Amino acid sequence: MTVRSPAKAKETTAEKTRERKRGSGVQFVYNVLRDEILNLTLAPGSLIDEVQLSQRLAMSRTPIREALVRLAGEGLVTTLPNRSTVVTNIDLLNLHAFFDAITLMYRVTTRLAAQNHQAEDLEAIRARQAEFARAVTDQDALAMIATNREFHAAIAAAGRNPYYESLFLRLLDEGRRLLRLYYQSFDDRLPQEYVVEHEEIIAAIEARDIDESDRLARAHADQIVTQTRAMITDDRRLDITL
Amino acid sequence: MTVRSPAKAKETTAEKTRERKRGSGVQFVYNVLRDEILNLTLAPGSLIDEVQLSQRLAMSRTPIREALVRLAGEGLVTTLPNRSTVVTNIDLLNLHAFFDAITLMYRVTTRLAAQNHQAEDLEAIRARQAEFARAVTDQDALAMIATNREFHAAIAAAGRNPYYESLFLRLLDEGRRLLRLYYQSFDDRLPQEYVVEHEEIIAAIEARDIDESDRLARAHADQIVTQTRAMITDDRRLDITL
DNA sequence: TGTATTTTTCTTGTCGACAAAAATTTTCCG
DNA sequence: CGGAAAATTTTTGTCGACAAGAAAAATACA
Repeated sequence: MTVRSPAKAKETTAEKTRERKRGSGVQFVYNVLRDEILNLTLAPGSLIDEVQLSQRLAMSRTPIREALVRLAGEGLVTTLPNRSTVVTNIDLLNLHAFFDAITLMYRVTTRLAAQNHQAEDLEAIRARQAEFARAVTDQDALAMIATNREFHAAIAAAGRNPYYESLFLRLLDEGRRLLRLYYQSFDDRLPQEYVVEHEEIIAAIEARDIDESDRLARAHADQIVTQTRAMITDDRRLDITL
Repeated sequence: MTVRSPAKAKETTAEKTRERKRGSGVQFVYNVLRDEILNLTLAPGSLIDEVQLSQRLAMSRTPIREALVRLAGEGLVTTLPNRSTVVTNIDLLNLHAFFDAITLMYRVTTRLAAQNHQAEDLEAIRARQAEFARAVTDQDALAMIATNREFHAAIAAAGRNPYYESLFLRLLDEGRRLLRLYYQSFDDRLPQEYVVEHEEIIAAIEARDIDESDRLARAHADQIVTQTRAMITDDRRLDITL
C-alpha cells in the first residue's frame, strides 16, 4: 500500500500533547505551524494535509482547520476552495512591494516609539537588543533572525499604534521567512553593523528625537533591503525557486 | 483492504436544505456577519451566540466558528478564551492611532496608484466614483459610506501593494463603522466637496503626478479626519459610548 | 438577610462520522 | 497501444454529539 510517511517522522511533539488544556488546541497547532512555516521546515508551496497533521499533533481536524483559517488570514497559508491548502509561496516577483512596505513601517514605528514610548518600553527594547547581541556573538543565525524580529517588534509596541504594529509584524515574519532562505551566507557578514545600528536607534528613541529616529530607521531598513537584495541576486537558487 | 458496502439506502434527510453549494458556507456566514458588524446591525460589544447563529443561518456551528476565527483575525470580533466572542468595540480612546494610520494609507496608496496604475484600473476607479456620485445625489448616506470605501479600495488595488492594501481595507472598514455611528449628521454637509476632491484625485493619478496625488490624498484625509473628529466631539452620544 | 457553597444550566472546544468534490485509477472501446 | 468514460480512492466541508468550563441558579449556613 501507499505508505507516504516522511523520513523525519520522528517528532517529540506527539508526546507533549497528551495533556492539553481545553481551549489551547488551536493556539497550539497555530504556534507549531507558524513556527514551521517561518523556519521553512514546511517548504513554501508544500501541501498541508489535515489528516496527517491531526495524527501528528494527536487531535481532531476541527482545531487544525481553525488554525489554518487563522494562518490564511495572515497570509502564511493559501486555501484553494474545495482543494488543498498550501504554504504560501515566497513571492519573489513582488519583492519591491515588500521592501517598500517594510521600509515605511520601520520608519513609522520607530518614529512613533520615539514619540510615545514609556519607561518600561525601553527596558523591553533593551532586553531584546541584549538577546540579539548574544545571538550575534554566538554566531547563531537562526537566533539572530528571531531576536532581530523581537527587537523591532518591541519598538513597534512602544509606538502604540496597533494598526502599524500588526502590519509590521506580518512584514517582519515574511522577512524572517525570506532571510531564512539565505541565512547560510548571513552569519559572518552583517552582525556587527546591525548591533551598532540598533544601539543608535535605541539612543534616538530614548532622546525622543523623532527626526533622528526616522533617519536611522530608514538607513537601517535600506541596509537590510540592499543586503537582502544582494543575497537574492547573488544566489543561484533564485532560478530554482522561481 | 477495507471495502465499504456500496449499497446505500436512500436517506430522507438529504432532501431538506440543498440550496447552498458545498464550500460556500463559511464565506456566506462571513459575509453576513461582516456586513452586520460594519452596519452596526450587530452593536459593538454585543455577544455572538454560535448556536443562535447556526439556527438563524440554518447551518452547523463548524462553518460559523471558522468564519468567526476569520473575523477575529481582522479585528472585527474579539474572542474571549473559553467564553463568548463579542463584536469588537469601537475604541474611541485610540482614535488618534486610527486617524494617523488611515491618513498615511490614503497618501501611500494614492501615490502608488499614480505610479503603478494600468488602464483598466482607471476604469474601475471611475466606475466607483460614479457610484459614489450617484449615492451623493440620492442623499443616501449608507450608500455613500459604502461606495466611498470602494472608491478608495479601487485606488489601493491600482497601487499594486498587497500589504498596504490589506491594512488600508481594514482601516476603511473600521472607518465605515465609525461613520455609521454618526451618519445622521452626515448626509447634507459633506457630499459636494468629496465628489470634487475625488475627481481631482483621479486626474492626478491619471497624470501620474505623484506629488500632487500625495498632496490631494493628504488633504482629503485631513478633511475626513477633521470632519469625523468634529462629529464625534459634537455628539453627546460620546459619553454614552464610552 | 447576606454570603459561601453546591448544583444546574448554558456555552464552548473537540471529536468521529459522513457526504460532496476532486484526484486517481481502472475499464472500455477505437 | 491510446484516449475517453466510469469507477474508486482520497480529501475537504459540514454535521450532530458530547464533555469541560463558565455562568446562573439553588441551597446551606452564619
